[in-house]
Amino acid sequence: MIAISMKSKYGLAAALELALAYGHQPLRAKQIAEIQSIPHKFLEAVLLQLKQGHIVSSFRGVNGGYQLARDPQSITVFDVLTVLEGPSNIAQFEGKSDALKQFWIQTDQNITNNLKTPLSQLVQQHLQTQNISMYAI
Amino acid sequence: MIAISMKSKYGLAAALELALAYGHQPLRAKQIAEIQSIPHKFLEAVLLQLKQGHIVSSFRGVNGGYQLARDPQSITVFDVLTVLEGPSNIAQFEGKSDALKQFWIQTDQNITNNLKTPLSQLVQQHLQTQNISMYAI
DNA sequence: TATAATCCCTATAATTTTGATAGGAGATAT
DNA sequence: ATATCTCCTATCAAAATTATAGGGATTATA
Repeated sequence: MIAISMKSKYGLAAALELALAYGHQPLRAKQIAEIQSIPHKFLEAVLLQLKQGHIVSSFRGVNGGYQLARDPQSITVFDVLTVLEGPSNIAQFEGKSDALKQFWIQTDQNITNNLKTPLSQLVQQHLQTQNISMYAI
Repeated sequence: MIAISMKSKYGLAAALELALAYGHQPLRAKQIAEIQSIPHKFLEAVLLQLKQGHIVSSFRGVNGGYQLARDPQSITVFDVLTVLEGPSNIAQFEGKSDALKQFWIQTDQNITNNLKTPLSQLVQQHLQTQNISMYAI
């Protein structure tokens, strides 16, 4: 009914992985792909888009890889999804009824607010449920 | 990013129209199509699906048309969208991170709750902003 | 009972989106 | 040099989206 694409799910999973590694060595696409079970080449395309959207930064060469472009507190799920999918079409409604238009606008707002969750919060929840991190210390 | 199909938008518009006409003569597909600017044949398909999902009932023949299958209070936007699009895929997430899974589940719940708005509420809001109804009296 | 109006159902189709693969150019640490 | 990465483009199959078309079944009414 309201669908989320694999691209978005992969993209957010990668972003979370990079948030966990924030402040450490860059992560290689292949690493992330293996950890999160994402097709490697597909993930590369997603990461490229995230780079162009200034969500991540990258380094080429032997010790290359990807890092979050800035602090996990300052990047939200909404930011990631917007870069990957463009703006929501929910509120774009051409019709006669103002009530309907209003309803779709409110729905859109509601969803948007929910997605304004910062990556840092996902990191916290991840660490709480895992209470172990690859990147501890 | 999170998209709503034309089918859903048309379907909800039609459902609202039928909710406004609840307790009166059936509405013909062509009437609804004209009022809401929906391609007639497309709308027929949508209404057929809504009928099979027991959201509307229909009458053939010269004075035929469509009616809401039951009270507008007992039909929600969620019901309409579920019939048209099937269940949400947001919470279906195969990945390593429980935190992510949890996030998508919560997002799904949040959206679902928002969509549990009954048609009667849309009718009220419509009448408030229009303060005129075709079906007054 | 003929007729017009309406729903019912299936087929078709153009376009776009989705989800993915492939190959090689460019950069870099060692 | 070489191995290892990212970067970028091309390609592609399958599915979904957004319709259109035509005719059968049903019904009110003249």
